[in-house]
Parts: sequence; C-alpha cells; structure tokens
Amino acid sequence: MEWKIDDRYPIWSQLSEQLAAFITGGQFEAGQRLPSVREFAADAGVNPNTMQRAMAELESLGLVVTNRTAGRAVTEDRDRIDQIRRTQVKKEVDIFLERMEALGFTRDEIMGVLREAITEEEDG
Amino acid sequence: MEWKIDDRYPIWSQLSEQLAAFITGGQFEAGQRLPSVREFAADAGVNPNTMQRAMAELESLGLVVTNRTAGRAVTEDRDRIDQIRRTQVKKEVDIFLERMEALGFTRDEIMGVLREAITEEEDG
DNA sequence: TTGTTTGTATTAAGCACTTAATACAATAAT
DNA sequence: ATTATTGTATTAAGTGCTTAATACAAACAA
Repeated sequence: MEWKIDDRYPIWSQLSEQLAAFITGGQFEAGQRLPSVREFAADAGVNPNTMQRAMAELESLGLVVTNRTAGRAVTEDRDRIDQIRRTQVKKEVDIFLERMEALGFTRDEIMGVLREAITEEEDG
Repeated sequence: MEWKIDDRYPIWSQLSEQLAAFITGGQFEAGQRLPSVREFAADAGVNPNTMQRAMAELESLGLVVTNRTAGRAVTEDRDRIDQIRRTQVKKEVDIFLERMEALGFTRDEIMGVLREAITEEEDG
C-alpha cells in the first residue's frame, strides 16, 4: 500500500491513522489477515518498533485483533468498524470546516471552493 | 486570539500556521502592528522561544516584517498575502479530498457529506 | 538620563520519537 | 523434530521540540 509520512508528526500515529482509514474504507475487509509487523514495516520504510506501536494503537481501538503467533487480522466486528468510520469522517469534516473558516470562508463559499476543486481535477 | 494546540505536533509549526491563517483570512490587516513575541507567547501559553520560532517562520514566508526594536507587523504586500492564502486553501482542500477518498468516498459523496454537515450545524 | 520594551541569542535540562540490534516464547510449516 | 514466522520486549543512541533562565543591543518613553 501507499504510505504518506510526514516526519514533523509522530510516524506511529500517521501509520495508525492510515491503516485505520484503509480498514474502515474497505480496502481491508473484516476478518482479513494482515501482513506481519515486519512486512508492514519494510513496506512503509520504518522500523518494526514503530509499526508495532501503530498496530498496538489499532488494537486498542478495536479495529484489529491479534492471534499471538498467527499474526493479526481485521476485527470481525463490523459495527465497530462502522462506528470508527463515522468518527473519522466527522473529524475530517470538522477540521476542514474549521480551517476553511479560519481562512475567512463562509459555509456557502466552502461548498463552492470544493465543487471547483473537484470539477477542476476531473477536467485536468 | 484563540489558539488550538495539539502537543503531538510541533507547537511552533501550529502557531505559525494559525497566525498565517489569521493574516491571510483578514483578521490581521496588511501593515498592522503585531503584539510582541512575549505577549503572543503569554497569550498562547507557550515559551517565548517557541513563539519566536513561529514568527521567524512567518517572516521567511514573507507574511510578516520585523522592525528590529519596534516590533513586527503584517507585510504591506497584499499580493504576497493573497498568494499564500491561495496556497493554504489548495492545501486544505487537497488534504480533505485525499483523506475522504481514503475513507472510501467518491467525489460526489464528499460533496453530499459536506452539505449534510453544514446544514446540520446550522440547525443544531 | 534612566528605565522599559523590542527582537534576538545562548545554554542546559527534560521529554518523546525513531532507529538499531537483539532476544524470547509460542505457533505454524516443513 | 526442525525450521521459520509470529508478536513482543529491551537497551542504547541520536534527534528534535519545549521550556527555563538568562543576557545583549537598539530604540522608545518618561
């Protein structure tokens, strides 16, 4: 998978967020076996310890379960996945609105800007 | 002013971004004298060194000018302010679209979610 | 002239994050 | 039975961020 890592922000936290989005976004299915910590770490280009911490975070969120020596898998609890997904969406939307308003945009203007951005990317 | 500080991310960088948004969003006008580093630091509840670094960042961006012992002020260069504002907007929109797509939303769905969020906040 | 305010610089300490290098027990695979 | 893989833990080192405590020169205010 593609990782986007910004080093002015804890990497384990970014890994956790991106993996969480991958799971709740449906790119990993419920119950699906995940690559090992070492594989994931190599893929992301980070230390296994860092990836381990990200996985522990996902586990404490209830998105992932650990089967000791048989690796990890996405939880079977689809309700939990949906619940976290809603939380993620709300967070992203709230942050976006907040920041756009700080830049001086009204709600209506924000809609307009977003519509422009989308149609531009579709054309270009 | 109101500061939103998240301690899992460099504070000087957050201060810089929020001040930049305040300036380009028009809450500080072009040419307007700014509070001193010490005042700003006390207001934000951070160390003066941390605020100093944020101000240096704004200066290197060309948003702020320093008059040695007479404090700092917003630049008179309105073109520069507009230019940075456009950069900020594009960044926020791009990040938002990227993250929402990672959560499995199509472009149309993103517009819908945003519209819902806005009307909900207006009602409640 | 004296005291205050300005930006700026320095040093030291503490803290979290990251990496590297290992190591271990439990289980799966052969 | 042996080997490989799994999650997990530990220790040490380096780095950047933050704070505290100062200090200085320049300019303004009294």
